[in-house]
Amino acid sequence: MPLTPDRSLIAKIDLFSGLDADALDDVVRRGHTRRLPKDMQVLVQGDPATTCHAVIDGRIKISQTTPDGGQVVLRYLGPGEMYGTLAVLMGIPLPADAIAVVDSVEIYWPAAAMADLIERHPKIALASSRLAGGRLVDLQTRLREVTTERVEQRLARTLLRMLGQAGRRTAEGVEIDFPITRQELGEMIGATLHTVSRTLSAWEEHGIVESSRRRIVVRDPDALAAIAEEPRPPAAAAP
Amino acid sequence: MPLTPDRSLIAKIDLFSGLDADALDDVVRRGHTRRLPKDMQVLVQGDPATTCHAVIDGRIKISQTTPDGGQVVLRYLGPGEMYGTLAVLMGIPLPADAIAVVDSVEIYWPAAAMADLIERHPKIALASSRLAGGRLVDLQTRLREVTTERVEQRLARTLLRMLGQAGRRTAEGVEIDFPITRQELGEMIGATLHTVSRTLSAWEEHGIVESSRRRIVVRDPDALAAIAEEPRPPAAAAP
DNA sequence: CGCCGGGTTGAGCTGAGTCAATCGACGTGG
DNA sequence: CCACGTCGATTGACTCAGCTCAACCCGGCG
Repeated sequence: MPLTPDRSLIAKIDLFSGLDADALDDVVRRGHTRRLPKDMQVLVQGDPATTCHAVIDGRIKISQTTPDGGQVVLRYLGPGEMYGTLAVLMGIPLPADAIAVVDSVEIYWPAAAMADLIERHPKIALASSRLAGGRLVDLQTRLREVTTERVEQRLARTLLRMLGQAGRRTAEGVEIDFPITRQELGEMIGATLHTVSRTLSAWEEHGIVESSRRRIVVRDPDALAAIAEEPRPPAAAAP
Repeated sequence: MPLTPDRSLIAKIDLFSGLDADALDDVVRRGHTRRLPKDMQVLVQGDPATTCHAVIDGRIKISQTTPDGGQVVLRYLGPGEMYGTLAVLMGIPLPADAIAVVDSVEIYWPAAAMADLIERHPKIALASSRLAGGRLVDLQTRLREVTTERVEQRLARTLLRMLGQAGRRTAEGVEIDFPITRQELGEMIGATLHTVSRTLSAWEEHGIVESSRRRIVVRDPDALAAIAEEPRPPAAAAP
């Protein structure tokens, strides 16, 4: 993994989509690339937002810590996704922590550089609006899910989503290509690691998934989709 | 309530804060004011976003309908608050319904007019970023609450919040100045009307609130605050 | 080779949901 | 002005999803 990324990577970042080659060069020139060792905490919730980050390689976990020590995992980011950016553009303190879950590489821009870039390439401002809009819709969706759906459905939906953005085809099925614990899965859906473990075990019985330490392979995505859509009560069986 | 609002009202709208008198006149000139009868549905979830709205007087409910008919209430808006706006600026379909819960008055701007205004008064674009940022933080907070707190705490928090933005002092305490049902309260916090009813009844026993049909008076906000902060289990009493 | 982080699983417990019946306050039309 | 219908609220009885508590297992890693 070279530390000097070419334009092709940057062009895929949604915030910079639609920029021409010169503009992209400009963007790359103002950014700093660096390695993030596994477990490194990149951003701290509550700190002032001074840098915009984009993942080049690896995986970053965005999570919130509650006043009483609980954790809520908001999302996992892969190559091409940005973080810390909206807080910078909106002038608010960082709303969450960011931690590398595997060795990763990122590129980041100081707030001032980003401000310059936006001034020179106004398309970026537009893109950031769309970015914020998408995030808003995502959060509303999750809020709705968490208040109206059962744990099993939320877990199914979450796994499917993760397959979409971090799925790697293997002989066995589709594998989530970064390590994740039951605990973290629980924090994503608002459940305990126990319930997650039980649910995964049950699914494993039915051959829907296959899992081991920090590793999950989905064998039957369709079955998961069916579970996600399942209506209220699974209905009682005949006696 | 006159149908031609003066600048003083508009100046209080966060999206237009910081504009000078001329700019405000410009804003008012491009807007259309109208009455909204109680129960009128102003915006429909999923429709394209073509108008920006600001409440002048009254109260608007923003809610989402789930695929299977459930409702999630996102927020209640009072005078000076905007809705539909971010969807317009971000070019996304309306993410929620908007309904007048009492007879209300609003001012609205067609998307094109708003685009003009932003071009002539770039401060508006900045303010909209802050607006979106605030909304993002709110949603994250609610997501965290709904996954980590119990119904009683969420209800307490929600009532306190509503007091802040719609509380009216009375002899008995602070009253929520618009009608709201147990059902709607439930939809705000992700609970059933039954649980809400039981909780309110219990609080009424303790003299914390007083409630009747579609009406809620908080007698002891401090007690609510205490409940909202309460840690995990209230702990068993000594035998 | 012993420890520790992660996972599994059983046995309760309980917060909150479901089902169901009843009640009271409005509003409305005869 | 009163009778009725409707909408919201209350309350009891029961159920159950998911949590807590707890014991135990397993496989790396130092």
